[in-house]
Amino acid sequence: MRDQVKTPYGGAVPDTPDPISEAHRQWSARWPEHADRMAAVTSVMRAQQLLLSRIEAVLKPHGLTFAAYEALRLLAFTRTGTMPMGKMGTRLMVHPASVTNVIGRLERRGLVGRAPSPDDRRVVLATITPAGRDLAEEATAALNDAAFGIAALPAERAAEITAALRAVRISVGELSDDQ
Amino acid sequence: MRDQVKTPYGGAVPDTPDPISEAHRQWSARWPEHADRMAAVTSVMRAQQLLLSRIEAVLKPHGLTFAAYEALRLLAFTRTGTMPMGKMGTRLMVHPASVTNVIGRLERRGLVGRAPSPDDRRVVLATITPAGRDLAEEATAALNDAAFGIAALPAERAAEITAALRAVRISVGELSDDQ
DNA sequence: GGAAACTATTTTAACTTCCAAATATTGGAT
DNA sequence: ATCCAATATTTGGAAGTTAAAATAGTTTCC
Repeated sequence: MRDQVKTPYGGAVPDTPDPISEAHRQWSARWPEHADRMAAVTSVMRAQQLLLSRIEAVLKPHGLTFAAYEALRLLAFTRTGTMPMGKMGTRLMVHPASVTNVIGRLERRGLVGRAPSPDDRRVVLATITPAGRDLAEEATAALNDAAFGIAALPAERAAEITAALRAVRISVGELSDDQ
Repeated sequence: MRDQVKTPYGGAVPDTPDPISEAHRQWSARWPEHADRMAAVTSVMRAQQLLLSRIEAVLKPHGLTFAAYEALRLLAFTRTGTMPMGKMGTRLMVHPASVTNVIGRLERRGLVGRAPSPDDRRVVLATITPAGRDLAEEATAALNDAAFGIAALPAERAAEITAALRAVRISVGELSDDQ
């Protein structure tokens, strides 16, 4: 038996040839002026689902979810291995409660430590442990080896995606036009 | 005070100019051959988060989450307004358990009915009610009015995104090259 | 110095997702 | 006829998300 990847559900296969083209066609029939945006949004949703499921499949053997990996990597990338919880939320662009949550789980596994800041006692500092660093290293290598689930996608195509989606981030106001 | 949109959390604003460019730079320093794919994946994740939060904000006044809306719309688009649970899962590309869940909630609100299939008693058929149809109609109009949260994005840019992401779906094997 | 306003984090509660296991039912092979 | 494998759905549990409220600590400004 080949090493058949256990696809998490993102791997579900639709029953029509291309559900997105099909949806676009249906939408065009009634609201032609919105069909392209609808298709773009649907494409993003589907791509995210596919990519996330592949990435989680790579991380799973290391005992990490994507959210956990991101938190760990963020800490591993800082010089001191320490960062205030709040700042982690901003960097990762997630809700503060989610940070509390992930760090809690990482802490229980001894991958991260937690301590009040000496400067401002409202602040809690998360610190990566040596074990956490090792795991982050390991997981990052795995993701690189797997080329983030899109080994078959040429780098130029990847760059096109980043460029095309920058337009979304601009239109939504996350980015200004000139970055 | 300006009418400051109450952004759901997807609206969180990062503290660096462009986190994705920055991550790309960091990655390039160590694993140059993977930086473009990493950035593409991160872009998709972030775009999804932004779009989902905008769409959910539009749907919220109608009492629907995106998942619920999709299920309702799927039923509304069929001729008979009826579909087996399993097929809904395939079409929506979500886990069967998620279908059970969403339909359960829609059922409790009287937007959908549920009945065992006369042909195969393993099968459960979900059927949209008149109230469900009305709501689907209403919500769809709202999404169109809001241009799916990307009114500011020109239709051509939207089409580029769909095209660029098709490459992902092909590379992952969801689509063959010629569709 | 103290009240009021603001900031950082956590808790709680409601949802959503997925996986894995349990339950039914069907249909094919002996 | 019956057993077994496949199929359809549900249940239970872990993880993640958000909004809103609670807690604690800092700052600002009279």
